[in-house]
Amino acid sequence: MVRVRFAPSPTGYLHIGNIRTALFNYLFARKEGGTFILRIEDTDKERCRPEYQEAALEDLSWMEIQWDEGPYEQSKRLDIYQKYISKLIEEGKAYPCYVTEEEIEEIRRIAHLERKPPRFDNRGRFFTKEEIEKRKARGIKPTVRFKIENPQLTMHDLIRGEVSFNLDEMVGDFVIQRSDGIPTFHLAVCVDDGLMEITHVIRGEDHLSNTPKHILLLQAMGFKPPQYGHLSLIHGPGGEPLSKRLESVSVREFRRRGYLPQALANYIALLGWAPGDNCEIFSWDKLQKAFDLKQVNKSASNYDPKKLDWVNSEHIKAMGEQAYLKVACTFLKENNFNIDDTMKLEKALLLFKRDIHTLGELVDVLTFLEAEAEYERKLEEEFKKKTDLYRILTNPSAQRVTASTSSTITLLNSEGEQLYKELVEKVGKDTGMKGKDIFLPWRMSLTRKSHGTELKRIFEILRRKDLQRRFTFVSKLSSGQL
RNA sequence: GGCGCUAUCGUCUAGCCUGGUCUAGGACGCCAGAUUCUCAUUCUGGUAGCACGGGUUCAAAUCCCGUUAGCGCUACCA
Repeated sequence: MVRVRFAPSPTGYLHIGNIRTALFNYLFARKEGGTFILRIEDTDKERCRPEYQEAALEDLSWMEIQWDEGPYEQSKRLDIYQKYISKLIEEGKAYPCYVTEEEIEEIRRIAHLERKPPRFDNRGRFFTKEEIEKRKARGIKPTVRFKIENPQLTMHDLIRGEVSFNLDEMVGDFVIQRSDGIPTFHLAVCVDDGLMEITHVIRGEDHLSNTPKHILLLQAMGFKPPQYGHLSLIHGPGGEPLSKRLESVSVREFRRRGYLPQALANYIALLGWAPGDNCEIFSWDKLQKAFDLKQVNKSASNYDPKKLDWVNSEHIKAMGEQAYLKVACTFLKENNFNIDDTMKLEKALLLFKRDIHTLGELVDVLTFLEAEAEYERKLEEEFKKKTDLYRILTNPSAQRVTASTSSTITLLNSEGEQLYKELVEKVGKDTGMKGKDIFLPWRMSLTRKSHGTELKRIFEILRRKDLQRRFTFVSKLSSGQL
């Protein structure tokens, strides 16, 4: 029975690196019919914050990564860890160490000067009773260190294959309980993985060097070590470590910018994994079926925002109309974009469905739907700032076009595409202009932008009276009548 | 510095285990063309890569060694 866990530390928001670890664990569990456990590693009181923990649960839920067990919080399991620490000491596998931080600092300093590895020399293991008493008297609070007795170790990593370590060259006896009595990450992880009967630990490569410590600890406590699989790390677009740009790659940020959870999952899965059949777009369902941990490669990969955009656009296109409408409306609402006329809004939303990469683009592209008063206010503002909009619309030929359009439209009864066609023809004849000489002023009048969707589409959404009001307003404004 | 991991188009990757079928396949991007009032979309075409150096072999992207580079760890952080 497969049991895996995702164990974030709530010291910040979940980012694409974290969520990929969560995703791979989750997909692996689903694939194997196993259990996916959520555990919060919050033993570091200084850096962990409850709001980050809350955010992590929220982000996971948004991603539809559902945990079957937990969340377990390590901060609430301190007494359990304590038992194991005591037992290790009793069995002589660990010992209270009265070496101070200053002394360790010194060891490091000297090692650095001698250009040697800054390895702890385990001196605390050999202190005499007198020495210990002396140090106790000085008020030194001990840490507890685990004795490394068997430094040679080879393990089989699920995605990296054989990896061997010689702990002698790496570290000395390491701390499993801090002087404040709180267990370290290493101890808590091993106790929990043991007790929770974790069978596969899938985590970031940054833990690879910790793994020998964990195996030794687990064995010392009488647990059978799980299988380990270390995922390569994700880097930023320029290959720099992700830690340098955490703000821009948090799950929340992607959500805020209008990415779909299934698209994010799809894209992230593609970082280090490929199905082998050249398929790139996966529904959530298909992803769960296709994913295979054995196909995950071991090299680090760079996060590419452009490809994410593409994947997201493909997911938007693939969505059913109703589902799309629902997420788009929710997204707009969350972003304080309110339009009373839902008929109009839905029509417009559907029209842009195939054009956009992210839901965030909707906010920008839908400005022409604003209520007339608001639209006019913003247009006037831009006029005062003498932007490109002002320059284009106050051009004499543009003035003629908007004036002609404004008066022509009152004579027509049609709506939508028909109105558009008639207007193109009549205004063309009236002003002697065609092509972009007409369309650019129109576009500017109707959307305040020089680029955008086909004007015909806008005519299909806006009613004649709205169009008329807009053209009349622009015509008056640009000719100084307002 | 020590130890560990990694190395195929700009980016994500397939191929590597089980050498030949790889003059290295796909995707994103980019460039060009088509469509179009513009942008986006869509379609077509193009661009570009086995890090370097040694082996092994009739034959190496594929196996071995070394070098280089990047990353990780080297905490009483996780």
